[in-house]
Amino acid sequence: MYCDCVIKPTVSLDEQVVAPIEPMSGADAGPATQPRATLADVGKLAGVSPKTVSRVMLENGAVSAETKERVMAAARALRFRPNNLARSLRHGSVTTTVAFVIGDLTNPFYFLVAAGIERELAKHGLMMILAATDDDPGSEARVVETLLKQRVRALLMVPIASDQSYLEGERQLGTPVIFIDRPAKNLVADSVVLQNFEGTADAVRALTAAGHRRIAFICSPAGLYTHQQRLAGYRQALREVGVTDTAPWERLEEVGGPSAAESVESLLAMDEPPTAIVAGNNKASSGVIHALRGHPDEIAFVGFDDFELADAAGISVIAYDPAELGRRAARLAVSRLQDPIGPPQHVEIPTHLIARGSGEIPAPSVG
Amino acid sequence: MYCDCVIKPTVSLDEQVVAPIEPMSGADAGPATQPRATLADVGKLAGVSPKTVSRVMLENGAVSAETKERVMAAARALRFRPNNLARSLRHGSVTTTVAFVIGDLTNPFYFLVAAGIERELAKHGLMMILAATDDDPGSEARVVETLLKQRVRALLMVPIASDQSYLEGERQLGTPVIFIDRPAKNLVADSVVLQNFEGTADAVRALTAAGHRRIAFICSPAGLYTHQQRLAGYRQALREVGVTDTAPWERLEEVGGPSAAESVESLLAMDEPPTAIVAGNNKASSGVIHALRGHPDEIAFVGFDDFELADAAGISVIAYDPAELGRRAARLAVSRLQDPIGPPQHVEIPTHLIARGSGEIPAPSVG
DNA sequence: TCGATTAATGTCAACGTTGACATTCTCTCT
DNA sequence: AGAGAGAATGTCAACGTTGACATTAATCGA
Repeated sequence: MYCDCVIKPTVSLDEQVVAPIEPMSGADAGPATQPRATLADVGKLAGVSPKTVSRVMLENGAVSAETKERVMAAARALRFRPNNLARSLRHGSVTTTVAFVIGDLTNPFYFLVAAGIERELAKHGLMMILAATDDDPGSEARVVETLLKQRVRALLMVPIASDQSYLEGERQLGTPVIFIDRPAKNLVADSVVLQNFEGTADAVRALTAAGHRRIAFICSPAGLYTHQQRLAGYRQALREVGVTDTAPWERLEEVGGPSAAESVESLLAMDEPPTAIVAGNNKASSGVIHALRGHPDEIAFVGFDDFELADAAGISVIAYDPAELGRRAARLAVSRLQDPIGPPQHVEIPTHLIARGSGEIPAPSVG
Repeated sequence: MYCDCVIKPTVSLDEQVVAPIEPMSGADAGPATQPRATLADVGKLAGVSPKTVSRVMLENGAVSAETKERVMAAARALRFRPNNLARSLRHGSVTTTVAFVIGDLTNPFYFLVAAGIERELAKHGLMMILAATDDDPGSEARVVETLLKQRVRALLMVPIASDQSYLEGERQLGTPVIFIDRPAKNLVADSVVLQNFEGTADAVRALTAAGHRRIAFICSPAGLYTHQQRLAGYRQALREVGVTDTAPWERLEEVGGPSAAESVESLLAMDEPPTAIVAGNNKASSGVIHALRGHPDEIAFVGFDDFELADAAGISVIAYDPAELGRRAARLAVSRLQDPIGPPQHVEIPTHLIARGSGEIPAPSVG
């Protein structure tokens, strides 16, 4: 996930200390930028009123062909470009931008979600503002506030703070707020999440069908909504085959606690070690795979979330399309813009098991 | 790069055909959204003029403690949120948004660049709008135009079209335009690129130092500025040891032509096959690695661009920090905002060789 | 031929904010 | 006590655009 490059301190650009730009101060924007041509400027040059120029630009009202030609020539000459800020303001501050708020921008998962959002929004003439909270729950509300001041048309976000009730007012004002990957806390709102429960349950069911009963679940770290759902799916599938006490096989790690690899060691050291392991997230998968290197073909394994080279390594996973998460969220936002009423929607993106071998290792037959 | 998931057609949200939203039409925005409180509304409630409320919000002008309290209470009661559109308009349409235009949003490389940009911009109170052209050169100018209508403060872009002269006017108007990864064509502008030439040259120098002389260069596809630079670096390093005719070892593939793997086969089938191979991009690396599987430890290999698991596979690469590309571009944009004058800057982000084994295979000693 | 329709254009105000400037009032200093 | 300084607040206009409405001229149907 991180680049291990060590960048040489060679720089071609002077390491100048750049003073922070005060939003909107205008005064410290350095040397004045050239003034841009306005409708009035174009109109003056073409010998018509600003309103007529506006008509030409919007291609609505009636304008004679000759006037139109003259106006367009003037606009070209002055390099006129309509000012969408003024447009938006005139129309009650209705913009064409939608915000997507993420915790960690360097997580490729969110990037794919963002890609899905961007494409879907583009279909409707909307643009995406990408904002990050750097995984700092405290900054979430601040970042969101800044975006709302920009009058973003809708808000898509992966919640990171422990409370989103501060968005209640905005929602009532009619701004679509869509939560991605995890539902909001203390707020009734739309959300688009994965089939976490079903995905994990299906994986475990495949394992139980292959005879496994001692199946472990490792999540590192665990705590997010997604992890809880996946854990619940794991428990449910085991309950279906009569295994009710899953506690001994659960390894829900906290930040700073034992690693996934260490958990595997402790599991294998049990009197009756598990015959299969399910990982609740990518990081756990990575740890398990490393730890299982010394035990090839002994323990079945399925991870949640596909990863590069999982194919080559023959690792079975519960997979899904991250971009679909974004697409659906964006689509939901758009439909809310057109029709704000109606109960909160809760969309689930399908997950499915990809069998590549590691999850198909049968349980050792009990002699 | 692509998820191979097959998404089940299960949907929880009705597949409604969503009519495209006409930018700013306002009329089709569906049911009217609640009107938002303005400075005037707050002022009325607090018994002061809008201007005084403005003073409280901006924390500039002098306001008595008692009035301030009253105003803040009123603002809270009305859920007032300053309108940045109006602010920007008032200040000559100076916004706090910067655009980053990419061709392919799903390319993780650009995502890391975007992450670098976002972080750097955030330091200066600027937000990032992410826009994609879907690798369609024809749409580049259109996308840029839309962004400029939004009055983005600066424009960062990975050029994809064959001509960027259409930005000349905007540059003269004072908008910083920074090109990333590749310089602009037909336009004098700032750019932030990798040390493509030096990076490849260093890699080849390491190989020649290890005795290699028959070194191949594969790029798939080849054509971009970056590829040309890398090819030039390769040639230069070989020239330094007296090898001037590199043509037989160069495999610059076109889209639809032979794959990198096929090129490797053809190279190995030569009378005097190469003893080392350098890949000019990620895709070529992938092909070479596959093709070399049958020839372990025979041919030295170095790829341009690090990739996941290259470490585990012992592949030597020319690496760099993609986020740094974004950071420097953003920093350059910010410095341009403060001081627009000065000649175009051309920043080069350092690359460096990471030795992991594949590139350190010595040349077979000529008996 | 005349009122009625339509085309082509213009005028005005308002979207929400804030800089420039004006006003009022209270101190402070001599 | 009067002049001057400063604090606290207000008025006005403008940023660029466009909807609502007004105006004028040209076209049409009976």
